[in-house]
Formats: sequence, structure tokens, C-alpha cells
Amino acid sequence: MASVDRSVVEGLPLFAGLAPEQIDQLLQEAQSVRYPKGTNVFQQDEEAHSFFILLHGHLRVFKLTPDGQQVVVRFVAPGEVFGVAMAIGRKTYPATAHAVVDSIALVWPSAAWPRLVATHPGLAVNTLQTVGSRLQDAHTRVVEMSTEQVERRIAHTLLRLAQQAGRKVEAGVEIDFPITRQDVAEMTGATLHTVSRVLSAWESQGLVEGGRQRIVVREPHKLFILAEGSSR
Amino acid sequence: MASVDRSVVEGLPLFAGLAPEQIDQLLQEAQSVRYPKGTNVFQQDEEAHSFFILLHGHLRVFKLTPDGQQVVVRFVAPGEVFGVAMAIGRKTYPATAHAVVDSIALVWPSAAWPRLVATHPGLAVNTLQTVGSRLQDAHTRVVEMSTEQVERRIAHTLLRLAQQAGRKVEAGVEIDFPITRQDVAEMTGATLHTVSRVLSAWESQGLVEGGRQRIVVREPHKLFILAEGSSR
DNA sequence: AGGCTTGTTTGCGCCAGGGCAAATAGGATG
DNA sequence: CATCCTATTTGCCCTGGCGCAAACAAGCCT
Repeated sequence: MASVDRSVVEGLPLFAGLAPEQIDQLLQEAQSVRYPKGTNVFQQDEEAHSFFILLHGHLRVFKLTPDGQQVVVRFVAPGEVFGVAMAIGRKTYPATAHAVVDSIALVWPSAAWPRLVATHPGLAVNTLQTVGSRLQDAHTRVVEMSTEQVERRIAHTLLRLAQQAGRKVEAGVEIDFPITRQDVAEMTGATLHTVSRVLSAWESQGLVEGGRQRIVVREPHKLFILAEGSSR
Repeated sequence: MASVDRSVVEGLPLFAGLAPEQIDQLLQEAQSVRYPKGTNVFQQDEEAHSFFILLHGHLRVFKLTPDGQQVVVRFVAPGEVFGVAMAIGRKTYPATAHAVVDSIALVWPSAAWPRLVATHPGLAVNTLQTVGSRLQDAHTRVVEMSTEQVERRIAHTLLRLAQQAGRKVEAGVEIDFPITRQDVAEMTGATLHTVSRVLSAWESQGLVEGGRQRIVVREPHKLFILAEGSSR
């Protein structure tokens, strides 16, 4: 198996403050693995055997409730760490990571984590930042779900998606991976039907442009105003 | 200022795996501060000057939305770390911590954090566990808010409160700090009125016992069944 | 004790948004 | 190009829970 070139991961938050030799050392313990579209990188409740950095592609991370409903936790973009269950003291993954397009990730065995952080204390500090920012995202979401109604939540979610995974295109900013209305519903705590209705309305106002598994934000600013609600 | 005895903090998760001398060393840099009931330990958006361990009392941590609504993030119980904004890479506190009873906390200056983790790498690892478990709590809450209706959310919240801050009493398990219906509403994303109605109904069924700023869970098991919904 | 503040209960009307059902439309597949 | 499968749209009805309003307690302060 060919080793991964340092330039691919240099500059990622996880490796901030580490010396090039240290990065090389860490990379030697990792494998690069392909996950074809439609496959799962790991599954909820499965033993947390590995942790990852996404090099290419996009993942949908979701939780399954006992009665079969899905809730999308987040989408993973290239450069992000994921599957750090072990580092935060879990034996199993709390959610499932699903490749929505062909994806490639660097994979470390979870068992190596204690040794890696012992050797490179910066890793723990950097991971703490990552987990901390996710905690803030989660709290933001709790606040939104507690205080905003559906239309605004969808607006906020779309703006976030556009920012995190937006690709500039003539018509506006396109979310650059296949995403369904159902996905948006599972991110906002709404139903597929309501999301469809809202997006249809926005489309007829020229705010967004829809399509099959495709969303283009045409007027981020107007959407923002809607999300923040300067009128109340 | 008198120094804090090691026995007070020995065994707390934050100090897991640290040698007694190391703990003493850390304690020397901390102050013990009293926060009378009704005062704020820190406020949202204020510069994150310190981080804390609660020694005694109870805190309500909440976020304030732009339009003035409060959302309770969590209650802090003795032994827990809080205010670690700086450690997760924030300059300001993302929420306000309010003493609901007279409280005492150990206080470290945030500025000391980088040096402390450099000297005691275990700190970062332990904090990572703490933040990680909060992330899971937050995700649990998101899932509940997305998929459950109000009555069940309240049931889950009460069970969690009983477990985290319950005091055994003749009638059942009493939440051992003053908590209002409004607080429960702000934890569940419901209104004060709905919470009051639900608790009244439960009280007439003998599931809980109410009172001013007081909740006693009489039948945890029945409440659990209600929360999980064996019937659907 | 009396009044005041703060928390709780309850009734009533209303509506955002979910549930259900059915039609439609893109893509993919053979 | 015909078929199938999945995603999307839309209509209609219904209800959980919110908003508003008012009446009650229970402490607390003077």
C-alpha cells in the first residue's frame, strides 16, 4: 500500500502545530481507503475500531431511533476528522457514516489513539477544538429547534450547507453533493412534505433553485434575512 | 486565601490518571470562589477569562436568543467542569451560568490553560472525554426534539434530571435544586403552559409530585415506559 | 398581618405543520 | 424505448401544542 503524501493533510486542523516529521510519522500508521457511493464507512453501535480523516467525497452521518426514524447529525466534508468515538470515551460509534458520493478517507486504528496522543500531545488539544466546535453546532441546533419555526430552521440549515459545502455556480451557490428533501427534513426536524412545500415556495420567489437531489441557493442574502427575521 | 485540600477534588474525572503531586500543583493555581444564589458565574458573550469546577451548589446554564428567549443548555452539578470555552477554542462564553442556589467553584484563569495542558497532557485527554459526553447529550437532545413529541421529551428530561441530580426521599426521587416549570419548558422546547398541563396530568396519576420550584418523581419506571413508548 | 412578587394552573381558540394519499417526474436499467 | 424505482410535488384534513388571558397559590418583605 502506497503511503500518503504529507502535502495532502498538511494544514488540516488536526495536525496544527505538529512538525512535518511528526505528521509523516502519523501518516505511516494510516491507510487510505476507498468508500464507494452508497456504502457505509461505519455503522451505529458497531465497535469503534477506527477513526478517520475524509480526503475526498462527502458523508452523511445519521442516527437511527429505536422506531426507525433517521436524524441527520451532519455532513462530513473533505479535511474533516470523523469517527473519533474512541477519543471521547465511547466503545461504539454513536451514528452511521454513509458515503453519499465515492469517497476516500485516511484510516487509523482506534487502538493506536492512546499511543498517538501520548506521543503527540497536540493531537488531543486539536481534537478538543474540533469536538468543541461540534458541540457548539449541536447547541446552536438545539436552540434553533427550541425557538424557531420550520421555515427559519430550513433557511438556517440551507445557509450552513451552502457555506460548508457550497460550490459557486452561475445561478448562485450549489450544494456540491446529492442531497434530498428528506435529508433536509432530517436535519431540521421537519417532514419531507413540509420541506418540499417550503422549497417550492422559495423557488417560485427565485430564492433557491431545486432539482432532483440538488439545491442551489440563488439569493443567500434574502435567505439570510428570512432566517434571522428582521421582521417580527 | 486558603488552599483547597486535594481530597476535595481527588477522583474527579478531570484529574483521572494524574499523580497526587500533579493535582496539588494544579490546585495551587486555583481559587475557591463563592457565588451566592441568584448571581451569574459568567455571562454569555463575556470574555472567557476563567474555567471552573463546581464544588458545591447547582448552576443553570442557558443561552439567550437575539429575541430574548432563553434555552437551558444544562444544569451543572458538583464535581463537574464548566466554562471551558477557552479550551475548545472560543474567546467568549457561549452561554450564561447562573447559580440557582449558593454555590462554590474552583476557578482557574483561562490564560493558564495552555501551560497547564502542556505540563499535564492528561488534562486535555480528560477534558476531551467531558466535552465528548456533552456532545453526545446534545445530539440525544437533537434527536429527541426531532422525533418525539412534547410529553415524551418532558418525560426523558425529568428522568435525566432525576438521575443526574436526584435525591432519594420518602415519596420518590426529588430533584435537589429549585427548578421551575419554565426551566423544564426551556429544556424541552415546550411552553411553560404545556409543561404545567403535562405535570398536572402526571400528578393526578401519581407519577410525579409537584410544588413550587419542586419536582418529585414518584414512579420512575412508569415514567420511563411513557418516555420510551412501549405502545405505538 | 397585609400586600407584593413570582410561580403555577387552567380554559379557550387557533394554526403551523404533520399524516395520508395520489399524481408527477427524473434517472437508471435492461 | 419501455419499465421501474426513487424523488418530488400538492391537496386535504386533522391535531398537538402554542398564544392569550385570567385566576390562583405560595413565599417574602415591610
